[in-house]
Amino acid sequence: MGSHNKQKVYALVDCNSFFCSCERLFRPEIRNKPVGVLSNNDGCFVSRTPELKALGVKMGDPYFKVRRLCESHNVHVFSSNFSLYTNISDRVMNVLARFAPSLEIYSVDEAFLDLTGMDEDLVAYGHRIRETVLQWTGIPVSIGIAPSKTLAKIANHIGKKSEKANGVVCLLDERLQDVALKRVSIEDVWGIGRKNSVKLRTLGIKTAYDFKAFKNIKVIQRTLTKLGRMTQDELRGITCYELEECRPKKKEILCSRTFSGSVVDLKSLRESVANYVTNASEKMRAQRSLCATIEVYCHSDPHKLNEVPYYGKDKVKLLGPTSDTRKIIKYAWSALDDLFKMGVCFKKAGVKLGDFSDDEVIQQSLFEELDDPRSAKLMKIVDEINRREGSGMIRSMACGVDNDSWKMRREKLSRRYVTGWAQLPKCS
DNA sequence: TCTGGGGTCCTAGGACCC
DNA sequence: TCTGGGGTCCTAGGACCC
Repeated sequence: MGSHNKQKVYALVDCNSFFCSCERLFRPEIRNKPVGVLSNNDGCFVSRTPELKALGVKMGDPYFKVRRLCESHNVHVFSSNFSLYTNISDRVMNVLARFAPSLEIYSVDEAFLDLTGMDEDLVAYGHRIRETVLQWTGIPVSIGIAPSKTLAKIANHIGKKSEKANGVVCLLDERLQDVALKRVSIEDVWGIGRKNSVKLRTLGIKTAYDFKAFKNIKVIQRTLTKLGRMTQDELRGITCYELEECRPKKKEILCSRTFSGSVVDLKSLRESVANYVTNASEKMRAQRSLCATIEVYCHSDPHKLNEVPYYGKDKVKLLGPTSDTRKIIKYAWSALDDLFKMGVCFKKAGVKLGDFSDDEVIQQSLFEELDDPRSAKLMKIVDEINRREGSGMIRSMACGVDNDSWKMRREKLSRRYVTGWAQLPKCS
């Protein structure tokens, strides 16, 4: 064993009840009150404070089912306000970047820090990170430190629950790891979802420790695939997932929405799809990609048991890659026209762009059909204007005007505290 | 009345080739 | 009558994550 094989040390920093914490920033009076944030369309809970969890409201609970409970307990409920959350997230990440030579932004509310080789008391260091983030951004975080990402997740999980830990748990010692793993049930292990935990339980595996100690690799491979084996190794302190500092380009980009009402006419369906295409292709151009396949789907309400369910899906392969919104709308619409059925109450539609190539390396001769070079220029100008003036300033007529039949519901939206001049909080 | 959205990875199985 | 086998590529579907 050479010295180059020294143990990795990762810290997972995770914002507590992130969306709720963002909403609380500008509403200090709800600091110790139950708060929840709803998914798009005000559908179900996607973020809850401990006070709301204590009332028995679960992740993913549909709002309408717990509305009475929320009202009677004065729960502060918000529609999701993603421009606010991404803005706050950027601030948190900027603070975290000061504490490690490299960090991976894993999601809007989580980051892995590489603390390998750091000559410090790591628990004290964790507390310093925590205090700084809280002081500079107002967001409370929890920190788990361990030799693998999966163990760091578990350390973090325990840090959130344990009073004594006060938000920071370090699991570098194997005996400590084992004590911790025995307290974590199998479904709470990162990478083991609902289905897989049921399978593991039939094998007698109830805790993270049971899984770590399970010897029959073939059974794990067969039931959980390669990923299950990697998770098992990670629990044993073997690093399988490295820190990914540069996020790779997306391999596909999708955009879909559930409608607030239901849509029965082709015109509205087409408008919604044109909007999703506009959104997705803007993101695609931002990462400098061109797509060669376009998928479109639309379906009825799966929750309506008295209706015959309808699912329509189609995939279009282009003769040459493109990033031209107009062209993508055209193809998406022609697919959609075939999917549309009279008499169906459509509840959701979406598009997926895929089969990406880089926009710099277009080998002319390879493709049968190439974009007019003026198209890329036009798209670039449109993107620039929309970035400056607000998205949707310039858009295709295909996106429609003043048609709300397919739009989202967002009745409990907080103000644009940080992204609109008109709604900046006032200081008195 | 009312149940989100955006991603990744892996495997099995079919098509095709020699 | 007898009807191979191995490799590769692609896709759909399922599982997971936040």
